[in-house]
Amino acid sequence: MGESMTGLRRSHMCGNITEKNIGETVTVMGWVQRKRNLGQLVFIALRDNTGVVQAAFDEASTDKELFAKAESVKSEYVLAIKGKVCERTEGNINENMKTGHIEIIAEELRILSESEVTPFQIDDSVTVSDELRLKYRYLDLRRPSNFKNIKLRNDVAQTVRKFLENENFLEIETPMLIKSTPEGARDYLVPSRVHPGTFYALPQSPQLFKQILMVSGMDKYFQIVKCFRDEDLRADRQPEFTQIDMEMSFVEVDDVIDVNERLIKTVFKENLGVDVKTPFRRMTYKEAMERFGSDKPDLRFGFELKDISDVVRGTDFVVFKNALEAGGSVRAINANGCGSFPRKQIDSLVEFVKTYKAKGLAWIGVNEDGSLKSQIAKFFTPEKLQEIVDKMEAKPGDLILICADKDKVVFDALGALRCELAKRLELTKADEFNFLWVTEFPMLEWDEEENRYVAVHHPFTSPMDEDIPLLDTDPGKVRAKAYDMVLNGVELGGGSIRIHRNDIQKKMFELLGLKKEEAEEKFGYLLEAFKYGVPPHGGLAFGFDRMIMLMSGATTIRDVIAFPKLKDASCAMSNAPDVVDEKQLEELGICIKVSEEENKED
RNA sequence: GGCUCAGUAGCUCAGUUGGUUAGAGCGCCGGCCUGUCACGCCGGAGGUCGAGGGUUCGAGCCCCUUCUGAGUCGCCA
Repeated sequence: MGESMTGLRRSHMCGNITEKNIGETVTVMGWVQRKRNLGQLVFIALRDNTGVVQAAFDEASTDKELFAKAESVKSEYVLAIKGKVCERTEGNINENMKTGHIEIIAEELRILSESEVTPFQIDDSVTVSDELRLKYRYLDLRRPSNFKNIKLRNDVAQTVRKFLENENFLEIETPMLIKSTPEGARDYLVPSRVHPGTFYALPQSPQLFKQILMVSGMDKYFQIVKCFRDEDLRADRQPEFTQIDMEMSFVEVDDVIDVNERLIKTVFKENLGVDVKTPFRRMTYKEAMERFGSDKPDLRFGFELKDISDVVRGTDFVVFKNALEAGGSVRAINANGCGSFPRKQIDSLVEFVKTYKAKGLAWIGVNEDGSLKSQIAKFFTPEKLQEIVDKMEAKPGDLILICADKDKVVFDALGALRCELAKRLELTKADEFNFLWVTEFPMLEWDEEENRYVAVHHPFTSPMDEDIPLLDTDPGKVRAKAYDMVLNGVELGGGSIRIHRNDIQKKMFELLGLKKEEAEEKFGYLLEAFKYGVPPHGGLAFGFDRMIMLMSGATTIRDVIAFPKLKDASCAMSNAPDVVDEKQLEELGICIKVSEEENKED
């Protein structure tokens, strides 16, 4: 049941009524945040996406019918209220409310729509489980904090469009139904009815199309675009997510970096009022790994890694010895001020690094009197122990944490450990923004399982000019013209200058173990396009959801996506994915293979 | 696929060493109240302690299995 709003027209948004409107007759429409019934006096707090305003109904001065209707109102009813804006008398002012100095003395009330009792209260002060929030996402989104995030997302998108338009970028849509490319992430597949037995894929990114747009002479392209990857979810990974994708012709690394630094500066200034200093700090991949154990280091805190292999080489401690003999390294971080960690706390750090395949963690604590405590003391002479302490520049009250293994394990473990320490010590602030470019990524990585090189970025990433000769002699050492923008330990975006030379592209495919026919089969249309005059070009893609997450202080991208998926990639609200009709499958020529387990149940 | 954490009223949670009838706040329902604003006061309803099995005289609590959610490793060119 609900009344019509015929004859009434919304004149103001709830949150925008101020002292300036005193004396005016206004009409507001929205949801009942709360009703307070004092007997002969009823207050209704009405909410829309601008805020809340209070309407007052006084039994003494309103007609009986109107007052009774006001009394009947419940939470989340949708109302239209018409009345006169009045100044609140002293003592009745609510300083916590934007509209707290005024109220509407109601003259007319219509119940446009009633509401059942909601599964949870629509209030930022109430915490609700993710599952319930997402099942009733439309209620969740009524909460001001969620609206704020969605609004910020809109505002940033508009800033980006305006900025790139000014820089002569064209917003161009690329297809959602494309050819599957079985490199990289798993594709979401879409069956074709017209061509039974064949499939489109949803794009993991518009990569090949945007490069072809450069061949088309579009010069500068951008798109705020959905991308799809059928991989497991994380707090910052959804199966469908949004990129700010761009590509530019006739540019080098510095050109791409420049325009994106200015873009970010504008976005942060206009939407958060934050001044981001440019140019951003730059760091090579090698430096990032050696100093921070990560290609996306969080620079808001220290705890840098140091290589102590040379210090401990030749000592008898078998763990260190084995790691070094296997070609690995011994590295450590100085956890400043953690020397007083109780044993239990240290043990939990040891457990923590095991997640990253480290076999353990050695530690040396420096007591306040300068003496040392360590579970590995017996394996070293006091002089050697002191040498480690000196190398780590550890002072009384510090704790040295040492990891010995293959480089990859050491970097992974210590890189994660320094972040864990910062988390435990609460060293990071969400509103501190520390930007960084990580450059000179390796071009290729040896894949043990497949026994071949795989592209770190993608196979169209250009090598650095001075490393081109290494393609023939030592491909693993070749650095790429690839760059990632990192913010507070999160990979915010990444891109590269692409290969536009035929001979280098050919060599690249060879190194990846792709035969000519395979390359043709997978990327033929791109290679074909490249035959007809391809400009040198490069680009970048931002994770738009991550950007808004960091800007809003959210800890998961779910909080900045209107309708996100649960961890198992399903939609709690609509129950997608779901089975489809036999008829639909028949039309597509698709037959579902029932697993043995399900067979048994039948 | 692995590991960790969680699951008790509509919501968020507490629940001691295994021991009487499982509690709180909010919400909901009823009543009172003319200045509330997270209104207040009085009263009330509401529970398969995620599910199944086991140990025990006795299980919300211990054990096993399983389901659900989250975080993470693998994965994510």
